[in-house]
Amino acid sequence: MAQVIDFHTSASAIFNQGDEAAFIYLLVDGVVRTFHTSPDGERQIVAFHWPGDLFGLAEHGRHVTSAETITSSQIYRFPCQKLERFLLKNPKIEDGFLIKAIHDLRSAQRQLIIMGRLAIFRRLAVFLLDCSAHEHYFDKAKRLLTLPMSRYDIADYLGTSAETVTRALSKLTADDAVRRVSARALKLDLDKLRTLADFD
Amino acid sequence: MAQVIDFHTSASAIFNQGDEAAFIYLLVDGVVRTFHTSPDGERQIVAFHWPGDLFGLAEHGRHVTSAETITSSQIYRFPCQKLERFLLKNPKIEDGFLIKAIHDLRSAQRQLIIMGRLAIFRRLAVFLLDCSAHEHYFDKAKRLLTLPMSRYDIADYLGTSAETVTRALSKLTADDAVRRVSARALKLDLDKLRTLADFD
DNA sequence: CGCAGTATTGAGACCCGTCAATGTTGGTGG
DNA sequence: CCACCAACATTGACGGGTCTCAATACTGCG
Repeated sequence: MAQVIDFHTSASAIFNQGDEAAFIYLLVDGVVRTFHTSPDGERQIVAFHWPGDLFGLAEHGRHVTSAETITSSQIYRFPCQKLERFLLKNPKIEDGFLIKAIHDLRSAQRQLIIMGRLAIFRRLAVFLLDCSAHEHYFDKAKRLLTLPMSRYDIADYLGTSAETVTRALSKLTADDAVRRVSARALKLDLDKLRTLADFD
Repeated sequence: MAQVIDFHTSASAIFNQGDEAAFIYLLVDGVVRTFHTSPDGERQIVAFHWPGDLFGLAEHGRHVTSAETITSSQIYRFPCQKLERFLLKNPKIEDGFLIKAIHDLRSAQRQLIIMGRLAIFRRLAVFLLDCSAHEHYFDKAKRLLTLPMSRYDIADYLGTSAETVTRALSKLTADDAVRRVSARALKLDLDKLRTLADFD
């Protein structure tokens, strides 16, 4: 029922804003961004997806966002109609989708709280903590985070500019919450970050 | 199965952030705000709920937001456990909840796009258009919107301050997109607002 | 009538977006 | 293996939008 797709390059389009939604996607390996593009060309990244994440839930049968790989990725996709029939015969499974939808809803609402009220350096602290939850990109022993995405991606996710992300990172460094090993490799002090991020 | 609750005063608490989620709520009449409060006291309104809206979906059995009436309101509430048992026996109905969750998810993501990328006066234009979708508060013939919420509520929803909301409203007025009949009564030029708001 | 909550307006400071210049990095081909 | 190049990242300077504080209206209700 599922098809496997491999993307060996980054910035590959998975689906585009406005497309008819024919599939639901399960990310097996890699990192994906889903984003919205305004008529004036502004890009807002709505979510980053990590291994194990399901994405591509549509509205009225159409995608409201585009999705692209950030790293090389392996993805399963399931045809929507077949999935729907399958779900109707196995209503129990739909629970999973309800749970998933509710989980995504929480993520979006949480992001709203963050974007609405927090100074940029605190948004960045939250973001780094979120990234550190993904084993494959965070070495717990060394407390070393390897960012798969660029400053521009982070900026378009946090609702700011790449320059401001860099400056916010400088501030976190000054506060000893982060040490810059390289641009994409950061040593984190989780406790300090949590203190800075704290919003609930 | 459902209980009916009437709130005759505004700013009445329906449930609080951190509460165990015992009910799901259906707003029959009135307007409700759900919001998150940070340790530093900052308030982010996550959504306004209008007649017909379902709200109070919880995470891990607890409410992540508080809910309060904005106007006097009539609300139905359904005990969660009973609801759950009921849904399991009538899986078809759960579709409704999945649809609802997905709809809320879209609202939150849409709000994210707005908060991330739009200047305040454009956020306000989007907000006024959203309000004008609710018949009970918008007289289509007269194009007259009656806002049930304060500038502070709008500010905490759009991620800004009450003063800035007022100033953004002045700008919309200068652009002839809005005419201020009174503080809470606005005559809208929907076409001009849509031009200003346009983001997809 | 008076009060409390709400709304508006002004002034100053500061954060952050933009533009521009420079530094860094990883990949490619000679 | 190295030179080169194109992204990416960082830093600085500047201007504008918005937050905060403060003062002043406005409004509905007891």
